[in-house]
Amino acid sequence: MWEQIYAVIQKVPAGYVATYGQIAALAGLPGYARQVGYALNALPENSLVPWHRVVNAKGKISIRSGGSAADLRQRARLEAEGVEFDAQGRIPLEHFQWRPERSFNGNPGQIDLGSQ
DNA sequence: CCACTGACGAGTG
DNA sequence: GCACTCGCCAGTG
Repeated sequence: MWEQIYAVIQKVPAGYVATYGQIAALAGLPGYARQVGYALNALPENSLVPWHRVVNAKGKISIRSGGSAADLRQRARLEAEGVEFDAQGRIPLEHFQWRPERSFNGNPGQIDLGSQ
């Protein structure tokens, strides 16, 4: 089951992020947002899954371990991939949320920075 | 088997 | 926009 979730997450291109609900829906598991989080929680740190590209609906890193190395690492990785955070520590989903329809060919296209 | 918990989300006040 | 509640399903004790 988680494999389906992991598969979707691995489809998220660098420089973009997806929400838990979005991942669940794309995995064919609508309403399983919590399970997605649960699945990521169970992921080993050395996993090949880009779990750092998954944030909650507010565009915020949801790790409850707040302040722990985990969320800092996630943010650092995202910034390294070109994702920006606002002063509130959130990601402007308007500009960085992954749009499968738009990247149907597996090519996400260019990130429209400068729009903000 | 029952109850509680959890990297969440949508709805309501 | 923020705080609170209910619903979600799987794991764990």
